[in-house]
Amino acid sequence: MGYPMETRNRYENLARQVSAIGAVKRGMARSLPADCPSGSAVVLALLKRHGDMRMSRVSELMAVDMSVSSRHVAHTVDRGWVERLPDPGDKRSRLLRLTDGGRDKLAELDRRLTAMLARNLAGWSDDDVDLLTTLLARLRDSFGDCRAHHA
Amino acid sequence: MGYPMETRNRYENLARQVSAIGAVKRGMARSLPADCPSGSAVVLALLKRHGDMRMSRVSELMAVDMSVSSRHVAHTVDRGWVERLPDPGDKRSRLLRLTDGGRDKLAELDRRLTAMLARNLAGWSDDDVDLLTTLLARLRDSFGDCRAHHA
DNA sequence: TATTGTTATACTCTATAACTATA
DNA sequence: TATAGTTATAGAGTATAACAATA
Repeated sequence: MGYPMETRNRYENLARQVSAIGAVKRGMARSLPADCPSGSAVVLALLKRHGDMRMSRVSELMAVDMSVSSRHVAHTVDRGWVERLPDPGDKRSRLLRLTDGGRDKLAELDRRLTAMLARNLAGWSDDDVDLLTTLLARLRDSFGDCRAHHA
Repeated sequence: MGYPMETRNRYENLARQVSAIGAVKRGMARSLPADCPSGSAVVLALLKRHGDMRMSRVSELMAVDMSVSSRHVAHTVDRGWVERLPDPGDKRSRLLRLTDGGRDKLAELDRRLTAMLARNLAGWSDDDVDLLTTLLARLRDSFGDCRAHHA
């Protein structure tokens, strides 16, 4: 290809680290209670952060197909953490809202997550944590919605 | 808990970005050819980078259970990308080695990956890519082998 | 006709447990 | 007995396609 070796190595290194971050994700997932898989945890966090929303927005924010978000949301509804309200503007859709039970569950997740990260990030400065967070957000942004490239 | 809100928010933000990086990983996986799932691609890259190794080392480097790495390696062996050589020091084990076909396949993966990242990282400076790579490596290191905490 | 959402199906990745062979 | 590796099984996450209801 027309790319210099230096560039190829740089990209390869980044790809390797992104790929390997799965181990960290699995570590975080282990801090979750047995009745709350990570997909459900993400749904709860999104509703707390962004407020009520429709299914299509959940799938957009999670960057997954709506068939996937639909399953995750169904799990949270089954456990009483989320309720489906009528969408005044569109009868095909419903508004998803965090329940009080959902807020309680989310508080529990937060406690567990904080304790786990405090253990593992002991050697990190606040600035470094923030820097990594910023760069990850930017990376995700640069990739946009990768699913779009396919459709 | 005893953690100030500022810390909890900092950790929560990091966790959200780490969790969301799955979308980037899936985007990278889409650049792979149909006969090479990402697990196989990682195996090939590890053997190229570190040279011949045993199964236990693959599982260690991938930070997964050996039952998992065993399946990934089996896939690459089935396709002729990796061969199993006798381990002179231990008859229970075998040495895994990249074949010429494996190197060819890896070169193809590299071309696809480089092209994909060049498209998506157009706005990034080399230094920022390197910085993110370094921080990700450090994060993974800080978590150590998360599976160890469980056993 | 097009869009919102759900469900059925299939594939990938992972972990646990049971098992074989060797140390 | 303990360790290296494989395989069976099960669970979570995801995508595609077919479908229902509404716009």
